[in-house]
Amino acid sequence: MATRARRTERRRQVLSREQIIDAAIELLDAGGEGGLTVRALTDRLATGSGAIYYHVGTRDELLDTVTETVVATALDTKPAGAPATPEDEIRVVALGLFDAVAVHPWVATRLAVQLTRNPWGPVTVGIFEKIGRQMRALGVPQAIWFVAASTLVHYVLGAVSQTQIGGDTPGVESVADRKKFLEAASMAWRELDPADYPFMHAISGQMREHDDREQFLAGIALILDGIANLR
Amino acid sequence: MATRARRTERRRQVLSREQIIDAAIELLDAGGEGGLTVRALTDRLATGSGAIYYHVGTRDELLDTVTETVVATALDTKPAGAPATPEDEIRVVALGLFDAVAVHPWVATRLAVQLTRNPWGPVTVGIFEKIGRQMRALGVPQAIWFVAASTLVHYVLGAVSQTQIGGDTPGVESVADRKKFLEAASMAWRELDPADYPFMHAISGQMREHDDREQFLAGIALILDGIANLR
DNA sequence: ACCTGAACACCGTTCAAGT
DNA sequence: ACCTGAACACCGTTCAAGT
Repeated sequence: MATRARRTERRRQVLSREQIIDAAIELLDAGGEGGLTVRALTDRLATGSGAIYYHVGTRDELLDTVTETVVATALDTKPAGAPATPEDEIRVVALGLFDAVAVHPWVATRLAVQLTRNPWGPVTVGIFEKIGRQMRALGVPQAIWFVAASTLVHYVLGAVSQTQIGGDTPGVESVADRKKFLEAASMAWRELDPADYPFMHAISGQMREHDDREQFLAGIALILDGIANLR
Repeated sequence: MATRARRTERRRQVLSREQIIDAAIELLDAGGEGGLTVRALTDRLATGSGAIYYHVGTRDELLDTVTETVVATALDTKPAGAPATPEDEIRVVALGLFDAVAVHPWVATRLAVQLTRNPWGPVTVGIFEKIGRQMRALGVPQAIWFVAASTLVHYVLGAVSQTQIGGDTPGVESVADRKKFLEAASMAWRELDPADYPFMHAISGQMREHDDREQFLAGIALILDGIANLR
């Protein structure tokens, strides 16, 4: 095996935007949002900080770019199947996001940040478009397209964020931790004063055995039902 | 006017947890999440950094505490009126959050962060409880309480975040800026390729003249309709 | 118990300089 | 055009020391 020991020579355009994005995603997957530092990036890519700024701008811009990349990939992934119903199309988009957040938990937080900081940026628009497009096929009157699509999008984003514990939740790293976490939450609700928290008390049982994915789909079904009823 | 020039003498328990929280809220209102630094806090309160940590812990913990405070206040504010229908109660909660975020825009981001980082913490539970409690009165079958309440909560949180532009959006500070921002977004959608973005293109018109609060309430009405239909 | 503030480790970002 | 890396300003947090 030839020696790999090169002196720190100048590299000429071996660093690309895509390389930086890939490295950033790896760092985020490994260490959450705190895991992405300019220094960690330059170490991993064996380059200087200036090179990062030259290619992808600010750390914050990189974070946006990287979120866009993950979301766009999730939205573009089509299941190789027969032409689906509009309901199915919506489910595909929703589950695509669900799965993307499952492998890249930091996306949940960033999605939320984007929603508030850049409410009509590419990420939000991409999701809105994919889901909203089905309104016509569903026979929803155009006057309520916006509201119907908003409901779906917000539910999906919210549910995806809340479901994917473990990404940024400190102390929750494994699936076992996750289960423990949910059981602890369920227990905590049961111990709440039923006079003050009748609802949380009542649903504490459902939390223990429920399947996330199933629950998620049930929520979508409920909204689709509601929309169907208004058309 | 007597001289205020005291030497930097020790103060004895003049600093309280509440004072720090109040000061933090002021800093956040003035400068967004970036405006809250430990140093800015110690300057404003004329104290040392250790005192902050002694009373409220970490900056991140303070951020959580402060969000809890604002949300709890919003949830506790009752309109002095007659006993309301369950639908009205839900609207009161939703609008309470809407208004709280309007005056404290940074709450939108923090609400989202809490949803992903501490999905069943006091803030989320508080909101869930207030809204979920109405499910029984609405006659919703208990089997779908969780899903029905989730839909409402996620819609409210998402809509509130996306509606309140100006809080953390750089370059958007005044109401006029906000209007310009929305018009620019609307224009941008119109310029999108209708082949790629038929939906955004179709609803771009609705964005210009719509009233946020009205739209927000329309969304809630839609979900309540959907829920009513399932009971 | 409550507070001080210097010290520490670690950030993101810039920019003159190199090729 | 692309990259380097020292330098800068500014963070959050700790902790020995004071009262």
